[in-house]
Amino acid sequence: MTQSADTKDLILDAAELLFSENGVEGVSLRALTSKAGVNLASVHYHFGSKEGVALAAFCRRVRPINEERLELLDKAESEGAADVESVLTALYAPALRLAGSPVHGRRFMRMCARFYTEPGAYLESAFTQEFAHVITRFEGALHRALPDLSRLELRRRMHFGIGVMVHTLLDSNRTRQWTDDACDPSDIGGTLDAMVSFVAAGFRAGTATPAAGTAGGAGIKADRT
Amino acid sequence: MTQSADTKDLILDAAELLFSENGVEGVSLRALTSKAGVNLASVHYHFGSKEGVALAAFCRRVRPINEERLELLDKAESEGAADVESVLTALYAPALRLAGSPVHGRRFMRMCARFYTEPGAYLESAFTQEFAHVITRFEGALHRALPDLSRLELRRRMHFGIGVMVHTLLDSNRTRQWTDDACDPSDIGGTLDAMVSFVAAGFRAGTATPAAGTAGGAGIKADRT
DNA sequence: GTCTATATAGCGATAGAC
DNA sequence: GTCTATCGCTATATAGAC
Repeated sequence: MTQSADTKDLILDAAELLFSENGVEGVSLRALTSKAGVNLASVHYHFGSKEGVALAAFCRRVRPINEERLELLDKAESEGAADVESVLTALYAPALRLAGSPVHGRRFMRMCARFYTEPGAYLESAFTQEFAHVITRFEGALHRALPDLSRLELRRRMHFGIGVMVHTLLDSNRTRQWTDDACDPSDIGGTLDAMVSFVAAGFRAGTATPAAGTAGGAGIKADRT
Repeated sequence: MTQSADTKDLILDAAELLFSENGVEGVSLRALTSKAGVNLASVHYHFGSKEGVALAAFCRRVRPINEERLELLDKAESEGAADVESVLTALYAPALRLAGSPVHGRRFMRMCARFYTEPGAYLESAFTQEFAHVITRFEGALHRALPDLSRLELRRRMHFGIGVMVHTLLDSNRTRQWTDDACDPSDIGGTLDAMVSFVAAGFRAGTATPAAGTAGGAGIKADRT
């Protein structure tokens, strides 16, 4: 006993499962602790509140992803200015790899979708807070890669590029039905390549910035699991 | 009396409001009828069940949009093969216009986001059912505009293009915060132009299909203050 | 039928023994 | 760190007056 690390993870695992299915409001702490096999009071001891659990469950997966993103971007820019494809790969690859994980990936993405639509300002500020510096960092890199774009246009296109990513990550079954199973979400490498070349072309639309050859060559070594 | 049309709309208006804020499960029929100012039993008379209300509230807004989409696409193709920009405009413009409506637009999009993450197979099949023929029709048009793309690649890119749209439509406040209010959602024309040129370039990535100049003003007319 | 009062049940959160 | 016991609160349901 006294395995506090275990207890925390047990709670977070159960939270990820239950929140993804029922939302935060749809899960009582009693259901949560019973599922996790821990005592009711341990939630407040470790996380302070139910909101604290939701936040911790969110950050547990998002933080490593964002750290990896920044590492990849640093690496891409260390050898000089990075092209659009490299920047986008640094942004997309870590998240795509997690989403491809059959158990936690889907569950986590679904939980995020829940968080996104539930009321409660604390979740909103968590999203903002966790991504603010990542956005800033990537905006700088993209600006360097696409100096012709105005600030407004750059941000607009980042918005679109994020939309592509979010929709791909959240795509559980619906879009697969629409597309007749043509898009296989488990094909991470292929999906990543397609996303990067699609969005890179969108970023370059109407600019004089030359495309970096063909999409595949732009340092896209999709790390498949 | 016997204002059945009014009663139906009163219920649907209240449903849109309450469902968007609390989800379907979070709204009791009593709360719904009380908000609408109608009798409890009228829900079952007009819609059969609570699910029926959700479905009707969804279809009420989606059907006209999809009809307008098909009309616009028909018109674009009546004068010969439509280019990518025209097809995308037909797809995006009607939805964007609704989302720009300050009252019902935001409320409806939020309700959709709720529906999307709530359990319940009936909502899932409603999404699929309402969009299936639209997707098919637009896929055909895009295939004609981009004959070089394989079926798999076309669908993948449609998926991305839909992601851009969905993310833009749902973007209530979050992305505005990320982008420091640079992207003004109420600037429908500018948003539409930017979306169309971004996604059209993505569709053309790696193909020999020539870009349609700066079609339909969809070039980079970036900054309108 | 309608309305108010009360009972019940479940919730998140806390205190204090161990 | 864990656990039992309990707090105060809010919804819902029921009962009974009118």
